[in-house]
Amino acid sequence: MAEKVTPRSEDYSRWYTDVVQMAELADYAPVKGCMVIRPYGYALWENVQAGLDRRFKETGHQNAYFPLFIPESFIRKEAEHVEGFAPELAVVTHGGGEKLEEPLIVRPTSETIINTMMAKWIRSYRDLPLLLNQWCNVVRWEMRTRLFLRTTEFLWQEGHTAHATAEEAEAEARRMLDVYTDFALNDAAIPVIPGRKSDTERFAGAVRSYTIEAMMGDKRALQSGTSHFLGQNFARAFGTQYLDRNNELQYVWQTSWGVSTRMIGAIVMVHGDDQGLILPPVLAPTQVVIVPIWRKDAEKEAITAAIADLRGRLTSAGVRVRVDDRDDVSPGFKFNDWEMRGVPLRVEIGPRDLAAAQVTLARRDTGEKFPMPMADLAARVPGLLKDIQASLLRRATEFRDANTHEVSTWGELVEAVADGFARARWCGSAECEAKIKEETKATTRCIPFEQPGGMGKCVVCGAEAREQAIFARAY
RNA sequence: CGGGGUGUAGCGCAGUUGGCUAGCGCGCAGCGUUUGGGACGCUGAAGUCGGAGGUUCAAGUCCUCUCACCCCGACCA
Repeated sequence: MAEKVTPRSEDYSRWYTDVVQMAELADYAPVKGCMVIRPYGYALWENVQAGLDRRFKETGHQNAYFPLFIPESFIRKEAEHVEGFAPELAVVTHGGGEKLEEPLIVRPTSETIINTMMAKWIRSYRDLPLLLNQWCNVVRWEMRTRLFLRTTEFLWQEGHTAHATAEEAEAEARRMLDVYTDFALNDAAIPVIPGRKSDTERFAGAVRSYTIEAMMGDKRALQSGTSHFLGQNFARAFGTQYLDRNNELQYVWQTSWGVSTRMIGAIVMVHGDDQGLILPPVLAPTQVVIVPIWRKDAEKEAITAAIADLRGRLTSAGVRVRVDDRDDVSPGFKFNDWEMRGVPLRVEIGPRDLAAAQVTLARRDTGEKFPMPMADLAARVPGLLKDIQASLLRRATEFRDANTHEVSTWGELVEAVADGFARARWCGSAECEAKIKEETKATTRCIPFEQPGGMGKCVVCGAEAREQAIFARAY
């Protein structure tokens, strides 16, 4: 813990893995591509879960749990789905010492098994809409992995819903993307760009995919959440049908949507600096850390008493406080330690503070240090945390905007995606998209909902183009 | 799968033309002194040198094979 991270300017990806490990968010597991989420990282994930789960409940969803194992044949039922996932499946062939009659897939996502159950549960239009979510792990055998951003096994939530009409399902897919956008902005302080995925970037089995795209500290894009309108693709493959008001058999219309532990990677890369993590107060496991400073035993006693009082008052004010009472490390060590862990606000109390009936505060986001009367602390900390939350979002938004360029020529596009996001008119053809990817390594991140309107020319082929898309190099 | 790199104490590393009890820093344990930006002293514990085979009087060091992991690309939440 007593080391420094690689500076971002020197090697961004090394900085990232340094921070994740030194802040004790995660560690490499003995199995290739897998990670151990450590208590501090898991506490952060729990706060992400809480923020999302509350929103899911508010929008009428219920949690359930479906099995880890999926019969191999289920995956084959939806043509595009199997094609998309086959290369990255983990397959169980033996159980209890015997070869299995049918191999089991370790779920890469649960559309197939959930549809199997929905087909059983849904009989009537009165059973709709069915709004389910599950928190679970999934496995995708990726070639190259990175802590949180892409691991063989990862944690996520996957929402799965069934509706009577296409319009309703479409609205649900959009609504859940709005939920993700709201979470990203207000909880994670990440200014995401919500939009539609291009056809080539669409989820395997979906009619339309929506995404929130975020800009990381190295100006690359990270897909941070997706929501899919599945149409009737899975319903037809699995026979998920209901009787409508006219006693006619209909296939349901469906959605699925997910956010994963990748969100933690986004938080690290959007806010962190060369000192380590900077956590948005809403999600920070510890919002305020109190560091006592003393020389003599008499001072220690008085300071300990003052801290007990402050801790109680801050806790009552709804603040997540932690007192660092370790006596085997110096205050300076603790300052660096908690900065590495991204705690938004530090409270120092030493003999000088005590004499002046004040504490010394240090903001993690700005590095600013200032005194505050002890009596005011509990009343003012919640406001300070709000301010830090807002300033993180503002800073990230300014960074994103400063590195996003609206371009209209090929030359401008190439230049823009080399070091940021490009916003350009695109005719919608896969050929133009492929050309951009081949020649610049940038991919179509999304077609933002927010559009300038009117018509323009495709940045690649010059054909009439109604919409703009975001192009960028992505994780 | 292609390219690059690394395997020696928990972590980071050194180890000469092969040479006898394999070192250093950090961390860890004990004791003492310390504490306002990563404290210090003393003492101590900790290693089948990734694995297998070979060459040799002698292998961490040379040879062959092998395994694992990390980083960079193509694929992906």
